[in-house]
Amino acid sequence: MEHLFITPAGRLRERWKQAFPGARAAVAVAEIGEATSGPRGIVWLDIASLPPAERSAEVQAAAAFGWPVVVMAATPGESEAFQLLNQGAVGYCHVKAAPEQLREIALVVEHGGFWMPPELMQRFIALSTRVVPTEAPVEPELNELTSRELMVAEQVAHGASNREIAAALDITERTVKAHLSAIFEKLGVRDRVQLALAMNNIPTYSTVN
Amino acid sequence: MEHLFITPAGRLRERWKQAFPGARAAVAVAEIGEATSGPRGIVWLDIASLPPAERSAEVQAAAAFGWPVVVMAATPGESEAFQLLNQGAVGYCHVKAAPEQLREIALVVEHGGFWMPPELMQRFIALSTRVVPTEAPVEPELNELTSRELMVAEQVAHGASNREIAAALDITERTVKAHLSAIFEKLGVRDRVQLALAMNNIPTYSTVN
DNA sequence: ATGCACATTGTACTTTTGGACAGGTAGGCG
DNA sequence: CGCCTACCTGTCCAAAAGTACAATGTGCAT
Repeated sequence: MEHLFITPAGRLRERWKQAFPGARAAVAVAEIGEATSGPRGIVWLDIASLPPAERSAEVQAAAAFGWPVVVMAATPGESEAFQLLNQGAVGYCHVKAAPEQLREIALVVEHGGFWMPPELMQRFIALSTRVVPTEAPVEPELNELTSRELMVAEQVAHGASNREIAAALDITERTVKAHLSAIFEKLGVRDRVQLALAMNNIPTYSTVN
Repeated sequence: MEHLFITPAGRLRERWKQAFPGARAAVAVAEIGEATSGPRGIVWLDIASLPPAERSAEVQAAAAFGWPVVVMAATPGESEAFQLLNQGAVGYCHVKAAPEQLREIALVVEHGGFWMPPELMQRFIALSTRVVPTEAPVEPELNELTSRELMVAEQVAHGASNREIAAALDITERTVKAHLSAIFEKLGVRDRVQLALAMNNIPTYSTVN
C-alpha cells in the first residue's frame, strides 16, 4: 500500500512519516500521473494552504488518478467537506491528524469505506434524513375516527394544545383527552406528536412502546 | 475482535462463519447485555425478517450496547439506510453480502469509519450537498441550531420521546430537555409538537401563546 | 325496550414535558 | 490567562398530557 502526500511544500511532515514510513510526497498529482497500473495506494491531499477556489479542482485531479483520495484540511468545515467528497474524495480529516488517526483512516478507505470526523458524519446523516424521500406513508385509517375525534385530530395535526382544542370545540379539556385516548388507540400512535405526524402523512420511527 | 450476529433465527449463516470463524449468534442484543467492558466487537444486526416498524428500535437497542452496529438488510433502501444510520448504526449492507465483503466492512467500522454500499454513499453525498451548501439554507433558522440540537430536533421530528432521544444520543433526559429548550427558543416554537411539524415544513396556526 | 355507539364530563392518578436556577467540563480565542 | 460557546448534568417545580374508573345523556337500530 503506497501513500502519496500531495502538499504545496513538497515534503513530508514528521507526522506523516511516522504514520507511513514508506510515504512519498509530491507538489501535485500531475507529478506522478502514470502509476495507475501499479499496486493500490492512497492519495493524501493537503489543502490547508490552498486557496479555497482551487481546492475542488485539486480534489478532482487527485481522484482522477484512480486511488482513494483523503483530503486534509486545516479547518474542517461541513460545507467544504461535502463539496470535496462530492468531487470524489473518500476521506476528510484534519491536516494535523495524529499518525494513529491517519492509519485508521487508511484502513477505512482502502477497504472501501468513507471517513470523516464523527461529528461531521453525525450531522450529515441527521441532515440527510430531512431530504431523503421516505416512501411508505403510514396512511392512517381516518375512517375509523368518529366525526368528533376527527375534529380533535385535525387540531392536533396543527399543533394545538388540549386547552386550545377545548376552546375551539367548546368542550372540556377532559373531553378532549377522552377523544385523544380513543384516537391514539384507533390509529395506533403513542402520543400527540406521533398523531400530528401521522395526520400529515409523515412516518415515525420509534413507534414502539 | 468479537463478532455478534443478531438474527431472528438465532444461528449463524454459513457466510458469516466463513467471514468470522469465531462469530457468535443471538436472537436479541438483550441476550448479551453486559460485555461492555470486555474487548471491542461488532454487532451485526439482521433486520431482513424484521417488521419495518420494529427495525429502528432494534437498531437503537443494539447501538446502546456500545459496539459499532452494522445493519444487514434484505433490500437496502436509501430512506431506511439513513434512518437506521441516524439511530446509531455505522454500517448498512446486504444481508447476503459475501464473506470478503463482511471482512472489509468490519475493518472499516472497527476503525471508526462508516460503511454503506457505494451507490448509497454516492446518493448520500449528493443529497447532502443539496442540504448543506453554504448559503442555500432550506430553513434559515435550522442553521442556528448546533450540531447536537439538530440531532435532538431530528428525533422529535420523527416522534421520539425524551427518553428515546436520550437513549439514542447516549445522554440524560435532562440534557435532552436543555437542548429542546434552546431549540424552542431559536426556532420560535412552543412545544415539541410544533417543533415536529416545523421540522417537516408543516405550518401551525395556533402558534400564539 | 333494550342494546349500542357516541359524546360528554367528573375525580384521581401517573407520566411526560418544560422551565427555573445552578452548576460542571472542554475547546477555541484574544 | 480569562472569556465564550457548546455540551452535559443536577434538583426542584409546575404545567401539560395521558390513563383508569367511572357516570350521564342522546339518538339509533334491532
